[in-house]
Amino acid sequence: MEPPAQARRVTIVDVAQHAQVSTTTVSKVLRNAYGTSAATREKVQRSIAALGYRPYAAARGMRGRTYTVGVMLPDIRNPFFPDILDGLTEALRETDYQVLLGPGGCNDEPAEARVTEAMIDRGMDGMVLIAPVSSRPHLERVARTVPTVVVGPHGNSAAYDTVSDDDTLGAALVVGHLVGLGHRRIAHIEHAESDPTRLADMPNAIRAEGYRRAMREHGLAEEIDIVSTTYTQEGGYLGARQLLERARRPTAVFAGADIVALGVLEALDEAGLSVPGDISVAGYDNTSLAALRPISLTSVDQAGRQIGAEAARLLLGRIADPGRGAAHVRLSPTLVARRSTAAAGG
Amino acid sequence: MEPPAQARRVTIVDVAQHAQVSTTTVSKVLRNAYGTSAATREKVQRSIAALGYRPYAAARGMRGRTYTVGVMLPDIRNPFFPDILDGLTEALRETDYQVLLGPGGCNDEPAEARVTEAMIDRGMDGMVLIAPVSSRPHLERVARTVPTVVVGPHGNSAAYDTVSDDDTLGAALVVGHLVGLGHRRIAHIEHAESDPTRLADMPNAIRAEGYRRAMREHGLAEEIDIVSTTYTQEGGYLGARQLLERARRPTAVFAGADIVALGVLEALDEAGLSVPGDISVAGYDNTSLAALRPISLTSVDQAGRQIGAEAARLLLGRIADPGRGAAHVRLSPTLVARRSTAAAGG
DNA sequence: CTGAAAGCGCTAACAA
DNA sequence: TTGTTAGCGCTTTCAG
Repeated sequence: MEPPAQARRVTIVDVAQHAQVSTTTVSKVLRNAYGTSAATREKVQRSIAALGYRPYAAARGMRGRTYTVGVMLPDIRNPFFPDILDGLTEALRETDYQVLLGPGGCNDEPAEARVTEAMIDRGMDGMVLIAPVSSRPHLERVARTVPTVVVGPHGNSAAYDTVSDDDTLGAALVVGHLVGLGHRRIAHIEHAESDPTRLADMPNAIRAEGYRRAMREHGLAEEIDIVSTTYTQEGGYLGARQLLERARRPTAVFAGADIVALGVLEALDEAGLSVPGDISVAGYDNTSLAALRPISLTSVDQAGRQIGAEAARLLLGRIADPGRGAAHVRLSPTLVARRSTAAAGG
Repeated sequence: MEPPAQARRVTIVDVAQHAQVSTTTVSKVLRNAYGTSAATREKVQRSIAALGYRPYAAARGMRGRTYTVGVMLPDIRNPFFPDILDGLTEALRETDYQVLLGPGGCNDEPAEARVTEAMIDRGMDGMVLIAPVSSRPHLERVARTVPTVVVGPHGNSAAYDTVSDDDTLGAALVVGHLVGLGHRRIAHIEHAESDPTRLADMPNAIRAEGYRRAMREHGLAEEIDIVSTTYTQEGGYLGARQLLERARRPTAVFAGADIVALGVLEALDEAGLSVPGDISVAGYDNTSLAALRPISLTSVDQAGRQIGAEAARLLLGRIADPGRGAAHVRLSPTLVARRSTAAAGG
């Protein structure tokens, strides 16, 4: 009457015995490898089902693949990431690959490095790095070790594929929208990047540059007004406070991210200003937040699912042929106008 | 001038050679195992650093541990989970364990099973299942295979530890708060559970029962009014629409989750009703959403970080001693009153 | 088309 | 305290 202890795991050997074949054959069936007859294949599959066998990924990883792809996501709170993940997991659902997520810190480079290292140590067959803040050399080192796709505009590296959204266009969409509503004093809140080596690569810098360019193209070079804080709710709050102290207040604020826009809304509310009556506010990312009734934020939609699906496609290709040239896919965002923006001076 | 190909991974053998010791010794140093002199230990550590050696988790997993704990989270969009994760990762930061997340579907039992299986296959040393919807037998099967902690009120199983919040108390806090504000017609929106086998275990059922009990205790048994939808924004929206059609409209709505409350707010807004002027609304979970100015939702705080930290503590204990008795920790929630609730009839 | 055997990197008896 | 050795479960040459 002992408790049945930790039941020993069913192994490939058990399956081989049960099916009266060699372990090699079982292995081949598992991997749909070339060189097994239909009859054998079926026999083995029956044994697998009968015994409830499941391949042990760690053991597979010692020789071949782990059938696992690691996804590093820097900030689990950012509501833009789930969409990417959905696209990713859906695209991988029909494959043998399993997605595991690594929680990177928020804008925390050491934390990111820990996660990528941990994933390499755990034999990931491929990795997707979502909006990493790590330096380019680090990314390339990772990519040289394991097939890698970076989501976000991280330059035309030959070591990894990238999927990104055209943030220059996105910024132009916002500015165009606001100009169309009659706004001229349109301010922008950006995320300040301290590390100059990667400055030009980051979405925030690109959005800010897109804002500048669009303002110039609309003949509003004089009105360019950028506040540098951070892509957080607090950053938005503090940025808005700065803007409200201006002698000439902006009539519209383009926040570099939805979460920033929320902070802006908070500051405006506190100052007794109404949106969009007194000031129009636009965000970026079209997160689920933006769609909420009481917020109803005009934003830029990055088509996260599509980004994720594209990343999955690229990664599978790269796993199949690690040596192939790098692909850099750029998707176009769309503007989603909501109630937080309205005609100027209204 | 060949490209340096995939540089071979540095192994324990390389370290042993470099340090002029056996692989056993290196292995011992890695695991801080008993039986190495300080001098040897230091020598080995220098070699490890010099060669940039990192243990290969898959290989470790074949014999001992992978130093990986798997966290299954059912719905990455639920803003309550990041807090739990924070508590969890922080508690594990100083250990050798790495956290990897498995994306379960939303209320999708097969998806959950896939993730737990995948984690077992990948040799996780322990697992934390956050608010699983899987059946009790499945959970016990998992727990029998690998040390497991379940976050959520999933009964007093002897096979796994649980950390949960006292939802009965939480519901009572909300009802008490509303009654204190003079409300009597207090309705509740719950998540309908179809599977009867786990009905009593789920938080939604407990919250609903807590609501019922609290109403009775306040002498409001007659006013008990429960709408069954789902714990989603849409569920809240639809639930509120039903409530608005009542002959005697409730003056307060207790939504079983913040996300549900958002749907309620949307429906009320659409109906031209003001909050809290016409109707008070309370949620549950005190997610970051609730704190947002334009929402400012009264809610119940579950102390997610604390839950996560507790789960980590229990899991480490269970990994160290898988046979030890199951612990069931219950934490007390607190009420966070915000602007979405106010005196009745005001 | 199938199987025997070597070995991936590491840990855990057991000896020395 | 240290080293030798035998695997963990699987994939992969290489013969049959």
